[in-house]
Amino acid sequence: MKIRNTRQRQLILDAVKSLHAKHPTAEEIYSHIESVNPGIGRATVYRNLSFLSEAGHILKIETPIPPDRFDDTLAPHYHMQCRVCGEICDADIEYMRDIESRVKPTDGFIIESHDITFKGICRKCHENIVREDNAE
Amino acid sequence: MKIRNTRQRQLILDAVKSLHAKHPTAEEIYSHIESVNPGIGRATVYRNLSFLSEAGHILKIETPIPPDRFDDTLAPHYHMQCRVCGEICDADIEYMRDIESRVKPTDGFIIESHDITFKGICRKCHENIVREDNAE
DNA sequence: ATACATGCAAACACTTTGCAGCACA
DNA sequence: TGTGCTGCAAAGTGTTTGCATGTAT
Repeated sequence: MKIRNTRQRQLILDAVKSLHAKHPTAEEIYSHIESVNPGIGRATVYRNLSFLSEAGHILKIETPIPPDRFDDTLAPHYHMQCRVCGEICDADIEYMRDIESRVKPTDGFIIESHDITFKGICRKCHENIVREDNAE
Repeated sequence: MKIRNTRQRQLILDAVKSLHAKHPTAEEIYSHIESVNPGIGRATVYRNLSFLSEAGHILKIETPIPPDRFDDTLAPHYHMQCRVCGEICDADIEYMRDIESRVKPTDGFIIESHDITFKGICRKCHENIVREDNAE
């Protein structure tokens, strides 16, 4: 199993990096590439996103509201997700290295990692709701 | 909008309560009811699970690995999910009431709640992996 | 009586897979 | 020059929706 550096794989890694702030979905990555590079297949994007996250080159973020999103920031950190639009952004809070060891052993479950997701509403969606309420 | 107490709605709430320890998926709730009460529709189960969780009678747990699961424990608490079988169980750790206020304000995002998911491997799946490794 | 709820099937959103041809090492 | 990778389409999984009918109040 010799790994190859295909043009597509590189394009996908570049796209995740350049869409960094967006925490892009697979579809966003696909259409970002497709606009400049028509002909790439969606399956190739999905396959490579899995490959790259399993290889530790990018991070797959499994959020409460699908679809999954991808991040090129490898340092562990937490996210906030808007319950209206589903957009996510980084949460400005220190990473809790000790929290896993504070869980009391249960049924032989071995903890390997943890995620914290703050749920709420982003400024844009909040403004829209206020606007709609005033319109009534 | 007058809410009705249908037989199906009651069956679904009862099923969530009786499958409590399993943290059942919609499909598990459906087949639990269907085995005793053939004819119930899947859509009815999905619709009522949404309804009941929005009304605050049950809790919808959005886990990293789908499908969603449901819980009749209303007190906020955290979960552990096995990366192999996807089963979830409660994490024995105190609920952190102050954590949301420790996130520094970012872009006007309003935090309303938070979730912590511990990811790892359950005893059963861990034993299976050890067994497979020995078989090689 | 009436309008909310149901059951069915189809649609939907997201992701994975099978396969023939392609291209990187 | 072989085999890992691609693009396409189809299938798979989980959930929602449209609609005619049923039923709780």
